[in-house]
Amino acid sequence: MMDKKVRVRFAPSPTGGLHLGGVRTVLFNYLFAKHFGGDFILRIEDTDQTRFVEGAEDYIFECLKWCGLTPDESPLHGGPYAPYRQSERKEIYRQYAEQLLKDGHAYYAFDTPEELDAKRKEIPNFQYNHQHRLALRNSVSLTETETAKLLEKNVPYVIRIKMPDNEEVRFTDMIRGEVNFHSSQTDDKVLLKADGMPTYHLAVVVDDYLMKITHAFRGEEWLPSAPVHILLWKYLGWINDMPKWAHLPLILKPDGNGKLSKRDGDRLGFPVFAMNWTDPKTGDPDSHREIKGFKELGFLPEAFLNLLAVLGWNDGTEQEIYSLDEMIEKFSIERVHHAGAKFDYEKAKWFNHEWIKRLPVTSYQLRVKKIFEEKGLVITDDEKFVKVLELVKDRCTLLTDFYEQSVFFFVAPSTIDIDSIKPKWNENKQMFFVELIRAYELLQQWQHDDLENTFKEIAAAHQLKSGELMLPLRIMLVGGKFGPGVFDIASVIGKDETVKRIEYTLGLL
RNA sequence: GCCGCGUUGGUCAAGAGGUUAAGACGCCUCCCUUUCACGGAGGAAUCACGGGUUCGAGUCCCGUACGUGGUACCA
Repeated sequence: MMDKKVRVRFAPSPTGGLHLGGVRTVLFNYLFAKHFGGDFILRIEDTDQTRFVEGAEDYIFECLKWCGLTPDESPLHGGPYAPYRQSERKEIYRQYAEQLLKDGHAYYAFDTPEELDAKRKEIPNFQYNHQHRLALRNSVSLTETETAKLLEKNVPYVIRIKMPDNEEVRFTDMIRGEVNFHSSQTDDKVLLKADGMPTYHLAVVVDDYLMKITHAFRGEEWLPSAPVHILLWKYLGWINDMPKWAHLPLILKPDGNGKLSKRDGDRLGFPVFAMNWTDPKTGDPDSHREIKGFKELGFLPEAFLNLLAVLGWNDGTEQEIYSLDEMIEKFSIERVHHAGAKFDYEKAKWFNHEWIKRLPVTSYQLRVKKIFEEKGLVITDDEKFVKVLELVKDRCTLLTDFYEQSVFFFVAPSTIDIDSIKPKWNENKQMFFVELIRAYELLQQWQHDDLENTFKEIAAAHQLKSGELMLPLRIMLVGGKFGPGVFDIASVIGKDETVKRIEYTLGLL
């Protein structure tokens, strides 16, 4: 059991759309926190002013809202540890950087980016570390007075961590167990940049401490820099408050090599973002195009979360379909897989199909209605609409599929697959349909069974098997060989429309 | 290159020394349905490789290969 209240955070930088991996990181954080009755904090890591993208932060909130993963604290929702935007906490970080400086765990470095680039070119495998530190321009290699002079002259500087040259850094990862790094393998990371902003390394430690984060879950790409963070926790004197770590496996491209990226979506024809995203940056002609999201493509948030959850996690049973509440109940970080998982869009669609089938149509009725409206079909009769949705839901994988699966309930088919009727058409069948129309017009009741019985009686009278007449009827009503039961369709569209459609096709034959 | 992490069918994966190595997606066959789906029944397909340890290894150890991440005043 936990002695402190569980507090986790998701800390995106507002640089673009929220992709699958990001949402899954949110999900796992959220599930863990809620499982233990804890809090989920959203912090915006906007310390890189060169990468700031207009609208990205709002977009992140929109995505979380759609998913139903509401933060307990965030720049939007407020909270006791505000501000939650790192750019607004700038002064806080400096104070801790100075503490590190004072304690000898950090130093000033005056090298310009250009100088460092040159070094990297000149020296193979160059690292700003104990090996090269003394040959560079910093407060370790320079005398105190030289350093003071540079500082006084306002020469731009960064503050770097002074990595020990021979120390074993080990920690326990909740997913991977014991992990070891040698301190000499990591360079002296910049903590505070020349513009006074902290880098991720400093900011994440300071904020996690100040915000009383108990568990830090993040993508596996952070594993190599974990030793820097751990050392920082130690140097700042907070080691006993350090959160427990877990590094989540990556989501990989379906077809091969590497981390899933937004370009893979276009290339392979599936979404990688939660919702549509358009990069507002101009200049790059490629970046202005809208990138499709799961939401707009017709995914249900329930399905989206579900498919993400089981990409790298399972509860050890055969269960695959989980509601958010079930996930919260059953989630455990220890059962998260160690290896990266290739994303499979076919399986993703299967999840959506399952959720469409098991959720009441009324829960997504409004969204489907909007999709119809976008295609120019306005729904006025909600009762009929729900009936239709119920009839066709089994054959819809995406919400957008509802349109073509059910337009014919609302407007007569624009084309009739007449070629599928013609070859087996004859006088007798013609007579049958003429009589069917007459009989249907006289019908008092317009229910499925009445329609079917009448149909069969007349077929028998004409010595025709009803089976060979059902396909023509279907084509007359929907235009082709698809859709739910013919009498279901007829009963929903009503007598006038049914008769009209039969007559229309008869005229074509 | 160096460092880290990983490796069970095409994909997601169960498995914690002894199993006929689950299940799901996808694929194939059949049944249901005189449409298309849904549903049902079957099928093909797997422990990366090499060494150990052990009576016995997918499971433990070592090595190799492969994959992946990091190696920025980006996160």
